[in-house]
Amino acid sequence: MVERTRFDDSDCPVARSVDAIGDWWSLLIVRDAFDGSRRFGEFQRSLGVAKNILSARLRALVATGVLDTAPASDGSAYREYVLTPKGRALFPVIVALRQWGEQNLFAPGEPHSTLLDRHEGRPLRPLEVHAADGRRVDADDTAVRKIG
Amino acid sequence: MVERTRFDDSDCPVARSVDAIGDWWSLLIVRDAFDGSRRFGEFQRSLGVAKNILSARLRALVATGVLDTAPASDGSAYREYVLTPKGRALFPVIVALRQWGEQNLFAPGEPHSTLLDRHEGRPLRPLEVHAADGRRVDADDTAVRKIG
DNA sequence: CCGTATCCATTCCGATACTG
DNA sequence: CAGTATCGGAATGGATACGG
Repeated sequence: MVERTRFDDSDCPVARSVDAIGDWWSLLIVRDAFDGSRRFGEFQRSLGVAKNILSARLRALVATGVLDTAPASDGSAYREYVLTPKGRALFPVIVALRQWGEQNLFAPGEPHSTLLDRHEGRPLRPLEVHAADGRRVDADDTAVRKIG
Repeated sequence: MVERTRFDDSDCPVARSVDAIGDWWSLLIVRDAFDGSRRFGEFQRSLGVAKNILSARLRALVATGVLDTAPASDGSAYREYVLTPKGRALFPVIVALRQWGEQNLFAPGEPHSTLLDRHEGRPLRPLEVHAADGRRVDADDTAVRKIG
């Protein structure tokens, strides 16, 4: 029997993350959740994904603890999907992907949606990676310590 | 004819990034590239992926400008795959995924590979999202401005 | 409006054999 | 070592019909 390679027991956190999120649809669901989507129909309209796919992805995200369900706040009989703390911790991942896309995948002047700070109404500062002592580092300044 | 949904013309940078990277294999290839892998065989051993898949993913990453090929530095007849500046700009994405995995997908005390600062030999500081004026923000402090 | 169930074409991926 | 070619099974995802 052939099965898709899983990474859920890898010792690399990147691989586990990839495995836990599941697929790109799931990541876009999380993006929409950060953007305020809560209802099945909101996700569906925003993503244009088939309902069965969306249903399966939402269930998987709930199963892995990224989303949780809650009674609909408008009093209707349905559920809402809200980010858990674990899901909210994905914020830097989404921001990193967004900033990379903005800087590398749009022509100069090409319009795109933007994430703004509510207080100032201005775009966010680009993410920076810092060492424990606060020095800014890039990939060359780092090394993976393997285990085992 | 049915075709997988593409996001390469979305106005959302997250969606475009997702589309440009292509799939999870590609992201793990990039991770390995940051970790120093350059040769076909290195990627293959590290990932355990079928060679035809690896070949196709490497070609796609070169096509999108994340990787570039160079003559092998050891003088052999083969190529090396090296990150372009565009590819190196994915560093915060990898770090974000790594940190999320470390904090949410491992049992306490469970061993995992770690990214260390070369200078200090200590783990990196967790990524933080900042507004333009330097204030730290989280998802609730931000809003997406849609275009059009 | 919110999902689930089913169907089916396409795609994907792993194994393997093969070339330089 | 570094890939390419091919194949067959599995899983995906889109459309749609249906039920709560």
